[in-house]
Amino acid sequence: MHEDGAEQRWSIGEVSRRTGITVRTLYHYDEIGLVRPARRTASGHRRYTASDVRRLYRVRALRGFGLSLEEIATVLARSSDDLATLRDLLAAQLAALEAYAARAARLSEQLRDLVGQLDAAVMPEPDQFLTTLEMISVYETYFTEEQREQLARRRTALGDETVEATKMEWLELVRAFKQHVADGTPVDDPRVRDLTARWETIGVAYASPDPQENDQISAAAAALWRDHQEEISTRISSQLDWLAPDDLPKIMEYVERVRQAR
Amino acid sequence: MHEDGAEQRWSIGEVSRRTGITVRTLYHYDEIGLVRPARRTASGHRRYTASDVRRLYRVRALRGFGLSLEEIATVLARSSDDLATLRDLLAAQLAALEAYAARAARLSEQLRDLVGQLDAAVMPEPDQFLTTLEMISVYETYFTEEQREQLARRRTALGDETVEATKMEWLELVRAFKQHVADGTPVDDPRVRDLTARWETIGVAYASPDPQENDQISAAAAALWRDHQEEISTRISSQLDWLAPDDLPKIMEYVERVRQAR
DNA sequence: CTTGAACCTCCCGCGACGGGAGGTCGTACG
DNA sequence: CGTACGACCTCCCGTCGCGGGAGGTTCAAG
Repeated sequence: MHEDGAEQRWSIGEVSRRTGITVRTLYHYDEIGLVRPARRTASGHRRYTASDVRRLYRVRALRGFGLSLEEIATVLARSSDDLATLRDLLAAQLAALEAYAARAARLSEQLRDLVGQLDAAVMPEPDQFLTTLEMISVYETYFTEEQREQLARRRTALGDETVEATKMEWLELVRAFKQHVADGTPVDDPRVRDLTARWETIGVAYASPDPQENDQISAAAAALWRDHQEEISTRISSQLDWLAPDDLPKIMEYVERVRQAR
Repeated sequence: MHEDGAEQRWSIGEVSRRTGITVRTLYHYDEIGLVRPARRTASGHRRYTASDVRRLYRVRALRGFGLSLEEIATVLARSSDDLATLRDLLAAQLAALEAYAARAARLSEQLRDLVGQLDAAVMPEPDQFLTTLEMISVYETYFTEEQREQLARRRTALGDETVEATKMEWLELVRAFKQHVADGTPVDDPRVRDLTARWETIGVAYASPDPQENDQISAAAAALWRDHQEEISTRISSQLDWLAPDDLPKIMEYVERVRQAR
C-alpha cells in the first residue's frame, strides 16, 4: 500500500475498455455521483485512478446481482466499516430473486400449457383461445397471488389424472342436476340432497389446512361466478354438446336452493 | 350474438373496479390506442362496452405473460384470423422466461454463497469482501456468459470435494514451485518438468469436449492474469501464510519458462 | 499545422405507467 | 334551484438506467 505522487491514471476510454462499461455509462455514474473520477485534467478530461476502477468493479458486481444504483451507492458509502447493511441488502435481493424465479417457473408452466394447446390444435377456434386468455385474467382478478399458488400446489400434488377425474366427476354431477332441474325434482328430495353433498365434497381435495383460507377462496370463487356467470357458462357449454349456455346458471341456482333447504 | 341498441356500457371507474386495472392505466391504453372505449358521451366521458372489457382482459392476461403493449397490440389486431403469430410470440416469451429463470437460479446460488460467507464470518475483513466483489466483476468481464456457465456446470458435475481437492493439489504445486524458484532450479530439470506436466493436467478435468472452446477459455484466463496479476496475487497470498504477494507472478513466469524450454 | 480520434456538455428518448394540477361534469341533497 | 362533492377530463412532469445524437473542444500523431 504505497501511494506516491506518480499514481497511474486512465482516460475514460481506457477505463471503458478495461471494465467493459460503456463510456456513456461512466458519464452517467459520474453524473449521479456514484463513481466520480479522482480528478480532471485542466481541460476537463476525466482521469480515473486504480481505486476508481476498483469501485467500478464493485458497482458492476452489485449491479449484476440486481441492486439499484441507489442501493449500491448507499452500501459503497458506508461499507468499509459496515458489512451488515450489504449483507442485508444481498439477502433481500436473494429472496426477491428466488420469488421472481418461482413466479417465472409458474408462468413458464402456464405458457407451456397454452402453447401446447395451440400446437395440438385442441382449440381450433381463435375466439375460443382468446376467451381462454380472458378467463386467465378474470381468474387472476378474483384470486390473490397466494391463493393461486395454493391452488396450483394442490393440483400438482394431486396429479393430472386425479384432477381430470375430479373434472369428470363434476361433469357427471352437472348432468345429473340438469336432469333433476328438467324433471322439477323438489329441492328436499333425498337424491338431490345426496348429489349436493357429493358436490361439496369434491372441492375438499383442494382445500388448504387453514379453514379461513378456504373461506376466502370460496368467497372469491362465488364472486367470480356472480360477476361472470354468462361468460363461464357460455365457455363451458361450448365444449360440451349436452349443455346449453343457460343451463349452468339454472343448475347453480337449483343447487343453492337445495343447500338452503337443508 | 344479438346486438340491440340498448347494449350495456360502463364508465371508466366501473371498468377499473371490474378489471382491477387502474383508471390511469385505462387512460394510458386509450392514449396509445391499445384499448379505446367504443364511444364517448357528449361531454367526453368514456363509455366502455362488454367487448372493450373483454379486450382488456386479453390485454391483462398477455401482460401477465410479460408481453409488451406493442406486441399485444399486434397480436390483438390480427389475432382473429391468425393464431400463429400469437403462438410464436408466446413460445418466444416462454423461451425468454426460461432463460431468465435459469439466470436467476445461477445468481441465487452465487448470492447464497456470498451471504453464507458473510454470515460464517469466514471473511472478517470488509475490504476482503469488497475485493471479492471486484473479482466477480473482473471474472465476468473476461469470460463470456456461456463460458461461465460451462465452467459452473463442470464444477457442479465434479462436486465440491473434487473441486476442493483440485485446489489443494494446485496449492501443493505452487509451494513446490516456490521452492524451486528459490533454489534456482534450472528450467530443464526433469523435476520441474514433471511438476509443469501435473500443472497442466489439473485443468483438464474442467475442460469441455470442444477443444476450440477450451482454447478460448484458456485465452480469456491468460488475459485475465495478464491484466490483473497484482490483484490476484495479493488476494491469494493474503489467504495463505506461506505465500508473499510477489511470489505468484515469479512462479507463473518460471512455469512459463519451463514450458518454453520443452 | 493539420487531421482525425477522443473527449466534453446538453438534451431527447425509451416503457408503462404514477401522480398532481387545474378544470368540467353528473347527481344527490337541502 | 343552487350547491356540494365525487367522478371524470386533459396536460404535463417524474421514474430507472442508460442509448444516442448534436455541436463543440482537446489530444496525439504525422
